Amino acid sequence: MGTQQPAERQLPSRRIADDLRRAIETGELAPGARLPSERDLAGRYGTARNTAREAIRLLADGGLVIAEHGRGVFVRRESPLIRLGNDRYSHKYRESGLSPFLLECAKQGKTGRFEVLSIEQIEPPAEVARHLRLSMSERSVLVRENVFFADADPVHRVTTYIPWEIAEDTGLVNPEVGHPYGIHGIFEERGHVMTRLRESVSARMPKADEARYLQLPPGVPVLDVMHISIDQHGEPYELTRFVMRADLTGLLYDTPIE
Amino acid sequence: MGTQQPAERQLPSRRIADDLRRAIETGELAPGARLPSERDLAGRYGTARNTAREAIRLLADGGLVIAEHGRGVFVRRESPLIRLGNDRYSHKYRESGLSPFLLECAKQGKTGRFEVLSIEQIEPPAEVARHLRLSMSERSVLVRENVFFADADPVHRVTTYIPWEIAEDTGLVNPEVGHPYGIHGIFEERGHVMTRLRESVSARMPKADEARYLQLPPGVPVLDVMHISIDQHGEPYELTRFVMRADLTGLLYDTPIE
DNA sequence: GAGTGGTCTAGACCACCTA
DNA sequence: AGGTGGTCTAGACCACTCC
Repeated sequence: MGTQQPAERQLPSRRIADDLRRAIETGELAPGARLPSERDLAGRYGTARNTAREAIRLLADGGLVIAEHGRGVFVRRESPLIRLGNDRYSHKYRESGLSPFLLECAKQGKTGRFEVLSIEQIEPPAEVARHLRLSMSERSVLVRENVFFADADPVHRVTTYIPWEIAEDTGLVNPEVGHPYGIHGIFEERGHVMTRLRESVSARMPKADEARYLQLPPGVPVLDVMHISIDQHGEPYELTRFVMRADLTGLLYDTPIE
Repeated sequence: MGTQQPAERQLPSRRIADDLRRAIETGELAPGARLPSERDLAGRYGTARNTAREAIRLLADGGLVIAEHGRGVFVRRESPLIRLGNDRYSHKYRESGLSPFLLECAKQGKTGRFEVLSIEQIEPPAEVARHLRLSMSERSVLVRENVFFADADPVHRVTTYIPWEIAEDTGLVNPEVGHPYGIHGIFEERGHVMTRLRESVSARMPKADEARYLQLPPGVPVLDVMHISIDQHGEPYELTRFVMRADLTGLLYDTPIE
């Protein structure tokens, strides 16, 4: 009839995926809705089940849907992100007595909590030593490994490196940091006031152990943030690596141009 | 013999994937090396080809390897990231005559370049209007859509929204912004000097069209950055959305604590 | 043309969830 | 028990690359 030339022969798996994607984008399949089962789709489109399965995989890879074993495949709900802002370290929140993460959670109506996985004294990786400007003779750091939760969800895996010279004889070696303002209160008592922060941000797919710790569904990347605290003398005194699940958390920077 | 109890019955696909992952991590399979073919793996492990294929998919999803049609599957090489720092807007680089992106590329020994995809006058999305504090009567913006390249690779898809009131009668409506310091030089002539920036950062898997523009291999997430420029009066005057491929680029913030 | 990855078929069994 | 996703088999044809 018209000038329209179908020409574009679609792969069956792409066709099914596109149809589903359209249904999701138009709202026909609302967030949380269940998709037709793989067997159902295969029947409707006259394909093998594996082909319908491949279609769903295409959507799951993009994070659009999430499969739950024995239950079905569901359109993913968007959770509002918890945004960690550079503001979280601001001295004006000092009196709140909350550590930066708990502060951000509270601001955003979530209940924050953290679990200490381990606390060790080790020789730091070369990269950490370089950023903390540790000389060969001072290569000893306290490492605290935490998982941060927002409500029930684990959202960050957090590794903090503190030069041993600063950490020794403080509460930092104990799991319970009973200090208002969290560990930063302790740093201040030791004479290090945070006056700058330097954070480098990357994104990538999680490693196997990160996926476990963070209970990450497939198709969700992580933000990988290396945070360095700089004191009033321009000296770095603490380095923290955040691995954050990107479907629940983000970052926010509000800074002057110098 | 010993106390070792295999007990853990491994799925064949996981076993193949784990073996390959180990070979990659130990360096036995160096970056750039070719993996055994799917048919080869299937033969060695006595599985169907689809099972070997599934194993490779597990690695590709994590971004560890990259399949090339007709050639083979290769261990991904790590490219050093180009880090966009907040520093890139610093006035001290003004004389260089380079726009922020070209500046960062130059700093890192890459050749930067950009292509203009489109320039239009439109009514902005509600979110953009809100962040630019546009009243109902001023809801008109100039939108410039660009792709940034570092050497040969497209690395950022960049969408800039400028209130029409600021953009009209400037070089901004032309594809060639022949102004030193790029578009920010033009903003300064119109009386807007960047004194703060606000950037919110998320990571996610790319949408289909983003994957096309950025020629993204599967398993590579994007950084999604919303940048807002704030002038000397505290007024936002420009909003740019960066969609950055996360395997080649990252961010860097160095800011004072207030 | 030979070898590679990309896709598909038509079955099968398992693990998990709901009832 | 019946339905769901998770995995696997043993084939097949196609599209792409290299020689």
